[in-house]
Amino acid sequence: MASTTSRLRSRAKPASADSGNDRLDSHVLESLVGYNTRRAFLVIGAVFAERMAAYGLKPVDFSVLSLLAHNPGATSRQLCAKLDILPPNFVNIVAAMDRRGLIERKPHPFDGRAVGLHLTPAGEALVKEAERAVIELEAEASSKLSARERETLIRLLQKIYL
Amino acid sequence: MASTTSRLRSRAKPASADSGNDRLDSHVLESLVGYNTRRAFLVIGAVFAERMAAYGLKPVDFSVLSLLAHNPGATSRQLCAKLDILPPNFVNIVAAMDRRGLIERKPHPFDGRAVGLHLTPAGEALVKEAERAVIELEAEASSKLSARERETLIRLLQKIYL
DNA sequence: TATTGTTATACTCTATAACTATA
DNA sequence: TATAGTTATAGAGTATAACAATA
Repeated sequence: MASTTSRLRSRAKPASADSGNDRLDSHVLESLVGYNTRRAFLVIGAVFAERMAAYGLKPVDFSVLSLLAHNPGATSRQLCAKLDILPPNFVNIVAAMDRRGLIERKPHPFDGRAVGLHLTPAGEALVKEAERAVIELEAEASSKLSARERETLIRLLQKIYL
Repeated sequence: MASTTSRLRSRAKPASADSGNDRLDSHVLESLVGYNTRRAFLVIGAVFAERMAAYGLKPVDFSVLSLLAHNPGATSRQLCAKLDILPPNFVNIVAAMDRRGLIERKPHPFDGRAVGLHLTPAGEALVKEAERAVIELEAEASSKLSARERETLIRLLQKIYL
């Protein structure tokens, strides 16, 4: 999701034979939860990428850090299950945050195969800032919704995936 | 999104030192529109992939076909703008559906650079079936929502991206 | 000079198979 | 025999630069 942001809403001059850029009838698509959910996610994802680049965090990085902040010692297996990430794809994510000094791996208390993941002090500090930034960015991205509408939206989305 | 489906809800026997697979505290993530939107999309996307494989249609293919059904002669440029697809990435999508005999390219009435995209009779037939299938699959994927809740959900999502 | 469609390309994301060490 | 973590790798998805034909 590199520069998705720059592609949104390009209101240029009505050049040539483009008989109405977005004057296409899309009533079927717009009646679908899947289509609308994806479109909304793309917008929020673009705002996220734009704002969180300052912290060097992609959505998955933020999710892992936030989860570790509230579940110290969680294992890769647990985080993968929670976030629907395949273990092989999780290895580099953890390794990168380890190299950045945000997390560290400690032996699991009673399972020699597993590794407990913990935030370092630097990780703790970053996740505090990051959570504030995300909450702020979310408020802006959903600024057309009232507080009550936003709660309703989240509740309805959770009825689909929970 | 190949076999995302198979990874959902794997209720196996509680094996070893996994002290609670999904017993992780994720209250911060679950309070975010971005996180919930993505999770809901993943579920619906998995159902879509599972059901629409029979028609050989991915979400983007269906979107293009549905758009062409209601906007015959639309150009690649218009479809790219509507669906937020980059033109280079659209070339193969159109070419594949052309090879399948679902669409055909006709010269644009008054712009020699552009190409009008049209459904073939086979494309028309497929999109009719596909739209029925998607509407059915959507109803099941959002079966925990009442008709009114589903409308509300779509309305709120559109307030974010429209 | 700008736009449509295109090629080539690269980077990210997601997926499977198979290995190791532990259980 | 099964699980946690890992390696290697392949396939989508998504991005940019640059070109030809047309406006």
